[in-house]
Amino acid sequence: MTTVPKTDARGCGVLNWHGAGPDPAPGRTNSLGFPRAPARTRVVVAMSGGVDSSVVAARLAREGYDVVGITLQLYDHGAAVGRARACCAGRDIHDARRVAERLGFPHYVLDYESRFRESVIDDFADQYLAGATPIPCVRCNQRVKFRDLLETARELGADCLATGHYVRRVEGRAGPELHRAADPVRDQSYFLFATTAGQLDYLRFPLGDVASKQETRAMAAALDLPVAEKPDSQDICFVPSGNYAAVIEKLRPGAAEPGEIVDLEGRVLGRHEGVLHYTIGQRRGLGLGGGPPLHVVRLEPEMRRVVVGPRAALGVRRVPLTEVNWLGDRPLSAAEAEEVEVKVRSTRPPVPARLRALGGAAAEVELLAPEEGVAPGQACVFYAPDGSRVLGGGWIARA
RNA sequence: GCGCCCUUCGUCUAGCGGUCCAGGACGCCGCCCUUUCACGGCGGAAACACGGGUUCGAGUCCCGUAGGGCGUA
Repeated sequence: MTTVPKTDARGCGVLNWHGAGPDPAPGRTNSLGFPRAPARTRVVVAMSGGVDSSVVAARLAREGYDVVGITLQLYDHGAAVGRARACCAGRDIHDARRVAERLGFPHYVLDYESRFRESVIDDFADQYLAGATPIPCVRCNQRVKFRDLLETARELGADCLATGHYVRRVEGRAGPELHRAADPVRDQSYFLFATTAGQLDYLRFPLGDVASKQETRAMAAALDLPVAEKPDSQDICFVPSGNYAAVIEKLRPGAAEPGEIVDLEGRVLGRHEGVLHYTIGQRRGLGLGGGPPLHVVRLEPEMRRVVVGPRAALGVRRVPLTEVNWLGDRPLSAAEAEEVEVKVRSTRPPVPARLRALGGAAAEVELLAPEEGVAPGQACVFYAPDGSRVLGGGWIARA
């Protein structure tokens, strides 16, 4: 058992938490919801090497939990760019390890490169080539972190798996519910819509109640974590320079084929270097000047065509969905439409809609007012009309 | 091969002798936003076809030399 030095509590709640004391009073639970002392609760923390998951791990360790930090080796930057192994590929892993060392809990690095490639990267490339716009972050949560890593955590005898996501898990009448984060600007529920009820049962998101990222950083600083000042990550993790098209070209040589840019009437307005460079709603990158701004209205990969039109042509009311994950209390009815709010893109505010099951995992969303930029491959995430609850979501299919 | 009309930033154009070291829109570039791709916001670079005149002064008037639209052989 490692002794942790007392730190000056600078208005930071985490430091006032109870340490590894006795079991909670009968009927009470510890901060992770288990009716026993933190020391007898094992929690695996998925550590990316960033501030958020580092704070989660450190907090839980400070509270006295039996923390096991795990960092996944998901890709090799050098390979992604086509060069020899890059020296900095292990930077995040190194950062996570330092946090674990500082707090004195075990930390493991698991080689998930092949699973990540099969579950996330291949899908990413294939979807772009099919004219869709994938969200690799969701696939990674769905198929790697919350499936493979979660299974590993169980094998390690952990009671739960904790992550640094900004989303809340709330104990409801019918079991755990998924809710938006307390901080609306930081909320990551859009990226977690595919979390199943079974996964949710085992997961914990300690940062869901944090008021802001600033608060998280303050906690990191108070805990003296080496990553306290580390910049937020952005872009796709396995796309180093932000040039995702170049990565796809490497993965699927010759698959990106040039074609025509046409208007809604089929008139040729220009040429492009492959439909994989575009997503519906996109304006920049078309190179078509002279008239009013034009947006990508549709992608026709089989014709290698990018169809463009004025912004007014972007409105969509009916959104077909596949692989729907429903997190409501009662089953999704095929008979009557469910009143929900939906987000069709991660940074857009939720809008009112009706959701109807179509059998299997398919469904259709009818937006009460048209939304722009509805792109196959993106997620349509459901929210309860009043409140913060996440009701699941589905993948947008081709109309 | 005679008569009349055009020639401005990459593109579409504003400009009707000094207020134009040329304005706008779209495009392009950068930044911000953003654990997807985008949207969006902010900022930046970028042009008077060329040569002569007339004027204190020309993108703006006149004359030539290079590219488009109607009449006459």
